[in-house]
Amino acid sequence: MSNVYDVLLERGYIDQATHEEELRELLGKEKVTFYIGFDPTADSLHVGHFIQIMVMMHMQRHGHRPVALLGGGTGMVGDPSGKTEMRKLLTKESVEKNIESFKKQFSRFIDFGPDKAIMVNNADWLLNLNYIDFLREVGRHFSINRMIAAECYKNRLEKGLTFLEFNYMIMQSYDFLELYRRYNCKLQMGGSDQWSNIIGGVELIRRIDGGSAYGLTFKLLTTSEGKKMGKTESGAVWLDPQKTAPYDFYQYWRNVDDKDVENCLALLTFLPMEEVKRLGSLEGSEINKAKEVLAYEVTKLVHGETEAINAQKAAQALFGAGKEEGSIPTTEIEESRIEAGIDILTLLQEAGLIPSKSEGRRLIQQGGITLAEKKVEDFNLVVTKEHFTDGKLMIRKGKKVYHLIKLK
RNA sequence: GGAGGGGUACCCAAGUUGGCCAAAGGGGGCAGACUGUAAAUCUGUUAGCUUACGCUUUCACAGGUUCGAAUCCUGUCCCCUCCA
Repeated sequence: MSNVYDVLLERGYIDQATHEEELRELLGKEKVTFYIGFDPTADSLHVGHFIQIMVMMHMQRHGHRPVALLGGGTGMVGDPSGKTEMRKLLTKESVEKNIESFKKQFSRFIDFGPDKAIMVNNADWLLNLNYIDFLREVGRHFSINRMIAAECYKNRLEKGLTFLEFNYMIMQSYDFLELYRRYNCKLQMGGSDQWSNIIGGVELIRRIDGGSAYGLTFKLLTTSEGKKMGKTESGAVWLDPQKTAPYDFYQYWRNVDDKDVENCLALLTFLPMEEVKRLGSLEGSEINKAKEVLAYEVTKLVHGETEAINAQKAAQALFGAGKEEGSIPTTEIEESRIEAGIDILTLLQEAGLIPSKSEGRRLIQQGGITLAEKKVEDFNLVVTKEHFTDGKLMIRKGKKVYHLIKLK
């Protein structure tokens, strides 16, 4: 079997590694236990996490053992790395709630069978630490001078950094030590913004236990212009289908910039690299095919094949010539309400297409709303049963936001 | 604890001799044109309610002065810098 290090390198995941040669050798000769930490900052994972999960999957497929570390303890503090401002402190309840959601989502991607992978929560060891003991055992190995020189704090040193957050790095380093001791976990991976935190752990293990540990970071998922991907106007692109519908998820990837297609295919799908390169080199409108493949494959990984097919059918029907409907975002309306007539603005609002009626008026005035392929001219329009065909009405907002209204 | 600076719409940021401020400008978003469900570009738009005249809430928070306050006064909270 090929060395997973080479695979990760070829697909473009790797940003920095602590000991490239040694690490590559290690991964080639033994089953390595490694970990990636996830702080429960929200009630669902998002695509930024997904790239980390992809790496875990690659590693597991190559016989290594992932540890998914949930940050029930570190989440109580909040990582300042690369942030410009302090995050809002999460309540204990929301941390716990978020942890539960993360757990469920992980199980979709990683096989947590016996000896296959481990899921742990650092609250188990962080929450009950004794302050003085901790300072004496762990704190003495950290140099403030070095810490404040770290790139990830640069912003915060200008804008202000609290002692609370400053401890984050030490906690994360301690996590690594703990996992090293418990599970012989020798490798920590994470996004490139985690570099300082990771080295902290590698050095701590060397200093306290004299052990050798490794660190590896991945490139963050960014566009060719360096902007973070996975963000939309309405927030992050979530893995939870309740928060980001599979159709919308599909559309997000269907609409990536031409220049980002190849990179996304390499990072977010398991397609062989020859295929990734072939698709990435398509020119002009041909590249739309590559985008379809990308959208389909990523949706399949995250939501399963059925949802991926439905989303693809829906997209093809709406944008192409197809007839199938698939899974377009839908709102159901009581038939009696339509019989009485319902004004277009209210309807749009209930479908979640507009945040306010003012916005709706604006949209209609600018010609942005289409009902069953007929442009709406007047925002006083009352929608009645006549607008429906077979109990359905297709609303289009702008060029590519479709929403179906169904009678019930 | 002392001295100074600051908190303005999604973000950055003007505005502080009181009315012309729902608040410049930029970014971002949304929509229109172009197109390939791309990018770039151009145009419009971007607090809420209203067909509209207009009305309501908004410039950290709570009060006050005034015919009228983002702008003046008082108190409170928060942030930054320097000093201790």
